[in-house]
Amino acid sequence: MNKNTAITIFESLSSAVRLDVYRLLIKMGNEGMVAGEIASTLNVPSTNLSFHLKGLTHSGLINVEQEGRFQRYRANLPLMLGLIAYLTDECCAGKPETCGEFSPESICSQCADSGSGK
Amino acid sequence: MNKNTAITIFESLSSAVRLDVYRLLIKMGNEGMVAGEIASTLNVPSTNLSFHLKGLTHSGLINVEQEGRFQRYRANLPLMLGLIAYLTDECCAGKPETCGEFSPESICSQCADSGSGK
DNA sequence: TCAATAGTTCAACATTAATTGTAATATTGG
DNA sequence: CCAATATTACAATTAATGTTGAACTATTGA
Repeated sequence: MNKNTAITIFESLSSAVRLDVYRLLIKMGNEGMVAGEIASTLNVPSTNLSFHLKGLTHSGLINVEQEGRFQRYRANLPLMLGLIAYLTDECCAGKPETCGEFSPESICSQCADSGSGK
Repeated sequence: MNKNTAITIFESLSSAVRLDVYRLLIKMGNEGMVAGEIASTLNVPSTNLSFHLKGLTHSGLINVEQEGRFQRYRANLPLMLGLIAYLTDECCAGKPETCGEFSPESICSQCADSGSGK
């Protein structure tokens, strides 16, 4: 995970249509969904959906697999885990003692290691 | 957490400056940083930084506290946890058996409950 | 009160993204 | 091969965001 990847992921999820698509695909799990089903479920014109699917695919948040004349899309959950790690990687870096009340549920590995400081 | 809040958070983090600011503030923990320090650390003109700090504050990702003539900013980590929960809330909803290879590290509570399906 | 410092607001301009309809591509079944 | 279906690519319009410098507000210390 690098900065540009992270920015692309955040851009991907900063539109209502794309966020709906991503959450829908997470809900569908490994089964995924083909483009036409997504369009009719979310009531988005297919030409517009295609634009947004492209963005999500480009960021890696969703994957696509061809199935005859259909394109089946699935969420890529591991990428989200990588993003979270990227954000919290350096939490309280070098000063775990300042982390005490800061990190609420051991999202910060430094704090967890140092026993919630202060 | 609702959809609009989530979109605002993603928009907040979809610019290089704002992502840098947020990660810097996570690194600084409860100590936080005043606006001028942030500007000089990241080499961003103060007028531009102010624009981005406003966006981050509006989304709730960072908080601000006045300290004399300074404004001290801190990251709001709990909000990030809420966002993650919002995304993965409905993972594999209704069909945990489809979740098997999908959720890699029990990010999906449904899968965890059903013993990773398949 | 005055000068210095810290930040923000404003207005102009530049850049980038979203939406729509139309046309193009690709696969399937007859 | 042809017609139908699924989806994507293109181009034009509209809208939203990012950046900058200059002006403004508020606080501090002499």
